[in-house]
Amino acid sequence: MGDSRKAVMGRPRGFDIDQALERAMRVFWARGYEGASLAELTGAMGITKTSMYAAFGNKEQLFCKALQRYGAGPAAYATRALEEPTARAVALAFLRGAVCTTTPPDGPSGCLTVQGALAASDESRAVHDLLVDWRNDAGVRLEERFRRAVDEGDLPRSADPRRLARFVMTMGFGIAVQAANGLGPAELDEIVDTALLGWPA
Amino acid sequence: MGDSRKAVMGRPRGFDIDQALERAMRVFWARGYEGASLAELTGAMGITKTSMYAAFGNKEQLFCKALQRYGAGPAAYATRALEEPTARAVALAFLRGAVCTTTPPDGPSGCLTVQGALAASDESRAVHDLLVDWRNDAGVRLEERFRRAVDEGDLPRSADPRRLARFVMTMGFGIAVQAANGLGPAELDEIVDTALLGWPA
DNA sequence: TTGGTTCAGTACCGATCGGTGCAGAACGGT
DNA sequence: ACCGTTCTGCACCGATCGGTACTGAACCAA
Repeated sequence: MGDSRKAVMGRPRGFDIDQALERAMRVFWARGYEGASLAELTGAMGITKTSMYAAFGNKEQLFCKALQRYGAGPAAYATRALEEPTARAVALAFLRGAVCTTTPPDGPSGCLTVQGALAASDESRAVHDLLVDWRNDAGVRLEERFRRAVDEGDLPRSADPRRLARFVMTMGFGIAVQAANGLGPAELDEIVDTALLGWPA
Repeated sequence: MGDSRKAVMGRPRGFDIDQALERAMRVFWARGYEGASLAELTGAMGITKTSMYAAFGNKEQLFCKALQRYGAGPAAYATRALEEPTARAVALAFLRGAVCTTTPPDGPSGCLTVQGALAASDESRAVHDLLVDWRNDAGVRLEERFRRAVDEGDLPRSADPRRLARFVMTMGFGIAVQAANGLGPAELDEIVDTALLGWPA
């Protein structure tokens, strides 16, 4: 009843919906939410506006789907990093992952969640808020991981997990801006090393 | 000949051009370049589109003027910080200034040069490039200051001025994103302290 | 073959985008 | 008083914005 085994009725879709979403994600990544026009999006997706609306609903929902795909794909490093054995290794993996994702050889520089809608006009406030939550969630997960590290004795009792998480997130955001500004992975990795010099023993 | 003593001929301007520019700057600050529409800009400036075009040329030149005002006003901390006696004091003043400017009690959160146009569509590439240069210039000035610090023995010979400058800039950009994300000055100051824990002796 | 259902393409919607043409108002110089 | 100059306000420009109505085309079940 209403599950996903909907019988394939009617005319079949004439394009690969996954590939279309991937391409839309890259356009949003490069242009931001407001900067990506329907014309450019559908052009890159290789479909017409009508097909896009039928498949995704509207521009906002398309962005939402693209954001989910971003989280599961290019930004998966943020989740993987949490599995590192020590807090320092988590921070290092997180930031190295950020560098890697924001400086891809074949894609747009920077981070979709930062380029997406840092500043936005009123009509796209929904997307703006969505991205604020997304970015905050990443920080909260880091904070919880660091809190566990304190419990496990991996971090000294004097360490403040929330503060450390915010610091790492700040570096991640900064890396995204620097990548958009033209810095390459080698230079950004140097910055990561510098940032972790003061990491609590 | 052709100097600034142009005789005040014709109908006098009916508004304060400085105040209008200030208000335009705040709109760009909050909305970004593309997100700020002519209607919202002129509405905040209290003038009509015609007056705006007569006084500033077009939207791009208005943004350019607003950016100059931003550099001389809210972002003047970046230049003032260079005058601090030690490299560490420079970095601290720079980042504290960034926190202060990106979390004003009466203005938009974040940094105009970051919100302005991280991602942009083709037509506003000129503004995008302008901001890239602006951000890079700030880094170069920090780098030169840190190089001087090495020469003066203020920083150890092993320190890499460019790397330190890039690290501080990265933190500054990250602070701007965190401010736009809702963090307040107290929390951001904590982050600054954390960032400087590893500063070379 | 027929009907129900879904997708694709064209042509179009009202609204808004950045930007202007034009007439008149407000000034200094003569 | 009159002129040249500059600023203002209104109406308007073509282009583009996100989004849709409508006509067929392409499929399945009966």
